Amino acid sequence: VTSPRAVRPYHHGDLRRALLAATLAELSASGPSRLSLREVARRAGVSHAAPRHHFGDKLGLLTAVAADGYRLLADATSRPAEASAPLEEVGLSYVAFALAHPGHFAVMFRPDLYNVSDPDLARERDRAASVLLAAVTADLGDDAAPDAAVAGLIAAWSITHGFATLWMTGNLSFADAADPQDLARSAFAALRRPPRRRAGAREL
Amino acid sequence: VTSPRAVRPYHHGDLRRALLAATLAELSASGPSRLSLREVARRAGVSHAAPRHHFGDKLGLLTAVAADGYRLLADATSRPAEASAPLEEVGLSYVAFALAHPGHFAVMFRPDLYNVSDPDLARERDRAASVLLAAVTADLGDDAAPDAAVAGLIAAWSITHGFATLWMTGNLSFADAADPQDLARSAFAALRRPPRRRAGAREL
DNA sequence: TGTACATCAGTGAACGCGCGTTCACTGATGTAC
DNA sequence: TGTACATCAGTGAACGCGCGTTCACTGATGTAC
Repeated sequence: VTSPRAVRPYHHGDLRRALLAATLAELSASGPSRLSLREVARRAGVSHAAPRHHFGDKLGLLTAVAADGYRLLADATSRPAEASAPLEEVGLSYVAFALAHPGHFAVMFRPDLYNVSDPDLARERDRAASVLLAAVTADLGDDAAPDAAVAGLIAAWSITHGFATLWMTGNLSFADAADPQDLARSAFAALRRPPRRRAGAREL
Repeated sequence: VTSPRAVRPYHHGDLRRALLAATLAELSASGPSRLSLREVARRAGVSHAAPRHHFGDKLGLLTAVAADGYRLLADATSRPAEASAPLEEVGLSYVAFALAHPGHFAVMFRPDLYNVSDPDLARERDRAASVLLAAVTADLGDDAAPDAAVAGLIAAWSITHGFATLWMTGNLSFADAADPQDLARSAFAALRRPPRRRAGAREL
């Protein structure tokens, strides 16, 4: 009351952004299972009823997180894609995104946690998908069949997503790698070889 | 009291197994976030305090689930591996395991949910890992460097695990495939090609 | 075959807790005049 | 420049709920003799 600097102002000013930041901090610390609106509000230093004004409810908050995540992912992957870098580089940028934004990553691929038909979210998700598809198509060459493009997209997405997931859950600690990007690079390279024929092995 | 068949017997007989089954049903229905001991007990038709005798607490229950899962995974992947089938077949058996046991799969790769140093669990997990490593080593040939084996293992594990995860979270529905195994097969095949050189693209 | 007794397996009431959501409210801001 | 008023943003108390865990208990089983 006496010193205006000492009291917290009634209006936060940028609470929506602050709540999102608190949510992401919570998510990367404890994962989506343990996330609670009250803890988020506590972290942001506001009343536990405050998030309601900005996100409606818990689903709304996580929908905003997911939409934000897809926006960041599309941005991150389109950088190498637009520079016509090899497909591997696009994959590495995907891995880099996951490592840099574990909170987003933990929510984005759990559609049960948010409103999948949110327009903003759907737009960014489709944008991210089309960046990846374009990179795969470019890798295959323009004469590739659509079936091959789908198979290639799924293959590229699987290895990239799988690596990111396994690394982040601590399942690759046996490799004892200092830099996950280096490890991903060597793993991506390892798969670009034709299968070895073995005596007695039946072919697919 | 009058009719012995009409009353539930005080002793269940095989409650440990029944609780595990109820847990897996719950897990594949709602995922690990929503799992509650009380709901598991309800599903098994026993008092909510009954699980205590068999698993101690919630962590104990999920540790048993994870150990069971690694046992099943090691069994499933060692079948094609021991028959000297191509690496792809080992990957497909991994995918088949995930699809057949979504409850186990949802827990196994979330080490925060269970006791990672449980001896039984550690044994089965290591067994599953060594099956996969042996399959990769066989695929590479005996003259391969250890580094290459690690890279190959991570690559194979990533694409396999990534595919299973993406499929099960509904992220591959765009491919509109009736059989995930067929889709996985085509994706695995797609990655066994050398990268295409493109004009203006810098190499890795 | 019977009996005593230890052990095991499951019960049901009770505990304290944190949660999401609702609600009437109040402080602050912006706009019309 | 001032004033009235609508709107916005955040508060804090309260609600009902399901949860994990504890506890003294009881029914059932198995074993020793």
